[in-house]
Amino acid sequence: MATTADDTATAAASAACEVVAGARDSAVRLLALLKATGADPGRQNLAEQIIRCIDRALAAVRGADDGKKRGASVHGPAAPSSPSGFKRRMRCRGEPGTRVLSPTMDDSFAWRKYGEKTINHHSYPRFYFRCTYRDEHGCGAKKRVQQTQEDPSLFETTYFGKHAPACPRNDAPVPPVVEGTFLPQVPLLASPIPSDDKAPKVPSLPVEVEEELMQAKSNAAGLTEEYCLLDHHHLMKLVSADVSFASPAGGLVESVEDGSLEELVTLLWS
DNA sequence: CTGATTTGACCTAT
DNA sequence: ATAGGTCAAATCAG
Repeated sequence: MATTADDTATAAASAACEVVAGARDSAVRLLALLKATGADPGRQNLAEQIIRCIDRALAAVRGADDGKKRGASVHGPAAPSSPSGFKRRMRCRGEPGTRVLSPTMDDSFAWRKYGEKTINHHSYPRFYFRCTYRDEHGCGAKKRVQQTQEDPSLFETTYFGKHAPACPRNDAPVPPVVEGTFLPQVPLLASPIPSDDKAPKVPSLPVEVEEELMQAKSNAAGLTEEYCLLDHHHLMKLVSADVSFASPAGGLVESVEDGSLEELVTLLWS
C-alpha cells in the first residue's frame, strides 16, 4: 500500500507529540527542581502552568491526529464476540499513545479507573483509566499510568484516544491566555488546506494547540528570565525542539527544521 | 442510593 | 504460553 499524505501527516503529528512530550518532561523536572530549591510558590505555579499548557497542546495535537485515523478502521478489525456475549477491545496495545511524565496522576480531565495490573519487571502496578464521560458523551479517551522505576515520585502516563468535545475539565484557575480567552474544549477543526502546490505553506494547527503552545512558551520565557542560571540545560531543552507538525486535515506537513518552540509559535502566529 | 473503585477472570496479541 | 488490556460483579464511599 502506498504511503498517503495522511500517513505522512499522521507520522509527523506523532513525532510532534513526542517532541512536545519531551518538553513536558523537562518542565516536570524543572518543577521538581524549583521545589527542591525552595523556589517561591509563584514560580512553582508558573512551572505547573507550563505543564498544563503542554498537556492541552498534546491532547489537542493527539486529538487532531486521532480524528484523522478515525475515518478508517479505528482500532483494527472489530473484535469477535466472546462466548459470554461481550466484545473486548485491545485498544491500547500496539498504539503508541502519548507518553508524559508527571509528579501526579491527575490532569484536568475526569477519569474512571477500570483496571490495575502488575507488570512484569516493574516494581509498581499499572493503572488503567477511561474517561468518566465515556457513556454520556461517547468519549473514547483512555490513559495508562505507572510509577517510574527510576523515580517513584514520577508517574508515566500514556494517553490513548481523544476526549469528546463535551467532556468537562476540572481545571484549576488558568491565568489569562492570549487576549484573555479561556480555552474551551471544542472540536478540533482543520484549517482549509490550499490544494495548489504553489500556494504558500502555512502551518495549520488547531487554534487550541497554537494558544497552548503560545502560553507554554510565554511561561517558559518568564521562567527563563528569572531562572536562566538555575538550570540552563533544562530550560533550553524546554523551549528548543525540532518540530514537525501535520495539518489536522492531512496532506500538509510543515517542518520547522533546527527550530524551536518559539520559532514555531512565531511562525504560527505571524 | 448512586457512582467510583477493587479485583479476579477473561480475552487477545505476541 | 505468556503478558498485558478489559470486563463486570462485588465492594466501598459519599
